[in-house]
Amino acid sequence: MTVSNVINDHPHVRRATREKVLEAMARLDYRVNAAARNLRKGRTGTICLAIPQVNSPYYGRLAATIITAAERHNLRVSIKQTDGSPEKEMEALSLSRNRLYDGLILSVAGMGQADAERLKADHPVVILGDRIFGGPVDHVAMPNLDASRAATRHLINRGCRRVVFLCGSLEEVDTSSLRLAGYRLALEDAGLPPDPALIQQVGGLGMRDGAQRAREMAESGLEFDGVFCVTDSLAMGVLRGLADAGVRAPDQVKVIGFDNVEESEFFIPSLSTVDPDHDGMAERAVDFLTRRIEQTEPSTRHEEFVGGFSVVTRESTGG
Amino acid sequence: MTVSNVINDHPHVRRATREKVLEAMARLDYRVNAAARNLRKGRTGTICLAIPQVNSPYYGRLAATIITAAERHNLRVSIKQTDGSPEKEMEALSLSRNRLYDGLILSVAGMGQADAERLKADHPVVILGDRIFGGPVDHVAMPNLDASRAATRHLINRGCRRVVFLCGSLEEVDTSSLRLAGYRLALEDAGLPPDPALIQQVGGLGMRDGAQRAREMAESGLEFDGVFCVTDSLAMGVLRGLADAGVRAPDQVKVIGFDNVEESEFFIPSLSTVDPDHDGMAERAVDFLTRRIEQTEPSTRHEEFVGGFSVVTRESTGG
DNA sequence: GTGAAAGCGCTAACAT
DNA sequence: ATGTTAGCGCTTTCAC
Repeated sequence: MTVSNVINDHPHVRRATREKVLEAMARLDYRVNAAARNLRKGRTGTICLAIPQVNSPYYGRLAATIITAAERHNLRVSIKQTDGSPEKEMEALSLSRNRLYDGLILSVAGMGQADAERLKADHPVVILGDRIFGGPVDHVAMPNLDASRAATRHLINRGCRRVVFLCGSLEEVDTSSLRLAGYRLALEDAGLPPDPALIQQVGGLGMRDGAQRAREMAESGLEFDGVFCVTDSLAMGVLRGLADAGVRAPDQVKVIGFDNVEESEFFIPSLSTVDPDHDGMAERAVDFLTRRIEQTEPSTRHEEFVGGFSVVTRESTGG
Repeated sequence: MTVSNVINDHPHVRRATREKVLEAMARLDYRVNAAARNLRKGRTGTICLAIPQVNSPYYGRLAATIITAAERHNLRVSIKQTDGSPEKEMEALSLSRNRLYDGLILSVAGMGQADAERLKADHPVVILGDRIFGGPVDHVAMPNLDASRAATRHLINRGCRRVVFLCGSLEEVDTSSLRLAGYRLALEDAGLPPDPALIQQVGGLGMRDGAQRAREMAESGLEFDGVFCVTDSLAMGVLRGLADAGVRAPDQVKVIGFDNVEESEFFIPSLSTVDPDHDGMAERAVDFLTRRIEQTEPSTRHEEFVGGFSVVTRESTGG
């Protein structure tokens, strides 16, 4: 029908005809059926973002940035919460392959390097995060090593000699283990001896975990004058836990986090932290994905992008 | 084809046939095409959640709860960020009417009571929030009046006599104005005189706004010994601003917020607040929506649900 | 500049 | 228990 031409703003429609059509559409309260259009076009105009949870300062920010970036490419975003479970991550993958989505941005937390092959498919996928490197897909990663090294150095430069590394579970390759490597390098750079007692693992990466562990460390008599936490949530929890235990930050113990979450600026004391280039990474991820969506020939070249970062100095490390 | 019966687990398929089909599917790496299924079924299995932003403690939590609740109904959730602009809210509405979504949960921040009629359509919509009452759709609202009254009373019971009400812009009907009414009632209940100087409006509802206004109030010489903030973000900002100005909370000024955001428990001092029944409200919203989606006859009866709440006492009002 | 025909991949309804 | 037919509403192609 000519109707279709009108709807899609095709040029070769006479003015009078166009207006007649528009009038009829208005009169009948006509709406294009998106499902039919999707079927015909083989595109849905929607991508899926799979993240462990929306409701965390870090992933919330990630989601917001990605939605905004996707909008610029005229893509909508459907969010799937995976809780960091490999099953749900695979589920997101399979929904996307079912052409429910034009592509998938998967922030891996559950799947490991071993699952890399399962990502292989002729369907656009971008991996976000620190668990699958060199996989058969494009990948956007944090500057883990360099940033952790810089954060630890920051504490050392401020006089810390016994720096705790507070992290989640350490697998072969993941956020915590990559950051641990940076921490170790910084100690080495400064000629400080590593001490296994200073490497503290907790079950989760939330404020509650940080608060509890900080209290335990203070009460156990562990000697430490600095804490590098792998997330800001953990770090804010630590500040809270230290306060509970009567330890003053930054006088007695200096604390630095990672993520530069909005809250960190307003916490008391305000939190020094690593500020990764969230926006740049999110944009790059959407960019990689749209490029894959648009490309017709499958290619075996896969992109890897590591974001930039800066260290933000605030009260928790002495201003 | 029998294939369809296999895929959809229809009962009348012989075991051998089913397995032959499954084998062939595996061999060909067959995937059902979701777009075609959507077209045929007239359902997409996806609902849209339109909120101002995902990246805020409050809306993030709302989004998380709704996604989880929707999952239980086998619905996926696509998120649209509206920035609180009426245009984008209308856009979400129209995408949903285009049958891109089975229904819409719209957290209104931009549209006002005047736009209520535009919601009228034969398509499932649930309104969340404090701006459109008695509209032609189901509605889930906060217990604004009662909860604000209780929060203000809490401060008064703890000895406050000059309680600031800190809010965003006051329109005819919105979160701030509804909560203001509760605040006024509590003052009246206690026989305290209202003072216009104690009603403080700020541009946004974030931590930055709260911090800045708190510093201004402290420096201006305004006399006050309590602050009721319409959001926790605002309240945490106030705590920060008071600290900057050298005012001790809760000794000199007590502060209470609204939302019981995760961070409030760990802030220093931890924040007393109103805990609305977020989960209950989110579930009810999804519930209303699925009921509309399933119903065949259009009905003119529209549901209204007001959530429950409790007051959480923490350090910022003296423990 | 307009319209007719075909088909995207699926499933509901109806044979067999 | 399996196969056949038809059609969801759109857009692409091609004829006029």
